Amino acid sequence: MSSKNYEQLLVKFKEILKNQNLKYTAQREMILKTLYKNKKHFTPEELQDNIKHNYPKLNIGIATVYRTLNILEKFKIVTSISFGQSGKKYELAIKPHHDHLICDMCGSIIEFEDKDIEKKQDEIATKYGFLITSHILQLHGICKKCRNKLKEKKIGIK
Amino acid sequence: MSSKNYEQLLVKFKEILKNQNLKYTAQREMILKTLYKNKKHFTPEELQDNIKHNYPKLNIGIATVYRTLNILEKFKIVTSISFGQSGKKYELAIKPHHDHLICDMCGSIIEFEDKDIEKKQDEIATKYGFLITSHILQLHGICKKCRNKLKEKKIGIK
DNA sequence: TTGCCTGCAAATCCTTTGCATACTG
DNA sequence: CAGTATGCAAAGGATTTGCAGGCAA
Repeated sequence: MSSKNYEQLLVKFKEILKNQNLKYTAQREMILKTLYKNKKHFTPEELQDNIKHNYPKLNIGIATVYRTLNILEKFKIVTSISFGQSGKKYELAIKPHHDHLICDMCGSIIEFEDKDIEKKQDEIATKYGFLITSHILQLHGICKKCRNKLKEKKIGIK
Repeated sequence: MSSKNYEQLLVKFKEILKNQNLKYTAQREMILKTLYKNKKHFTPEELQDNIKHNYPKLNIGIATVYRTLNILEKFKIVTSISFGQSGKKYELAIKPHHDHLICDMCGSIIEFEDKDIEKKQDEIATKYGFLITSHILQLHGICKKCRNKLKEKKIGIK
């Protein structure tokens, strides 16, 4: 059940905070909860907007969002991807590792994972004596929806 | 012969400029030439420093470097990779497509290419009805040199 | 000569930091 | 209570933009 999963996640977060002499605050919980509930990629600004909208009583500054995301990323509770000029986007790291198809027309992100590619990557690293700690694989292009839109335009429906 | 290749590249660049009603200037040529001669990844600042050093008479501003790189990237003469906070690095796109091993300790970049991975990527795109226009594959970690340095430290040579 | 280019400096964008106050443990 | 965390505003770093003079076509 998903509320159970959230509880587990929260416990983990609290433990990390305790171990690091950091404090458990309402702002930090709302950031974690928002990432959990929405299961999507957020820019820091989007996160702040979302929290301001859903919890108007909780005053939350952008600096706090950045500070909290940095903690969450450091302890691998979230991961980030960055592309183009548009800064970083964050998501919860509770999903198994996966890569991204990114539509350059509408900005939508599709996730996928592929064991064969991962295996190949390890082979390449070994060849160069390189120790991989993480990887980024982004396939850029145009998603199905946008391709259809383009087709419609070309056919010229009146 | 490599000077011939550079000539070809230059002709291509001039053609693009002409077609776009852009002008051929000394600054633009030096940027292209520097990228060509050094065959490595440059940040805009490194490019500017390199040009200032090698052509001290040519006053070149950082804005011009950025503007020129944006043109070159738009017309696929250069490609960029971005990682971490540290901004973008640019290289000429005349090499066959390749991916990058990036050392997070020393920042060095190793290039590689792998046909099997590329094939897999196409399969994934097909599955999602996605049209790939480009991709980014970065393997992050620690390079051989840095791993050796770490080992020395641990052994504790006096 | 026209209009794009340039360097410079100012302006932006995104992210981090300093500070006084507020809150957690 | 001590020590963090917070919001705010200021500071930073990277990139872009506005402008007046300079240069390519």
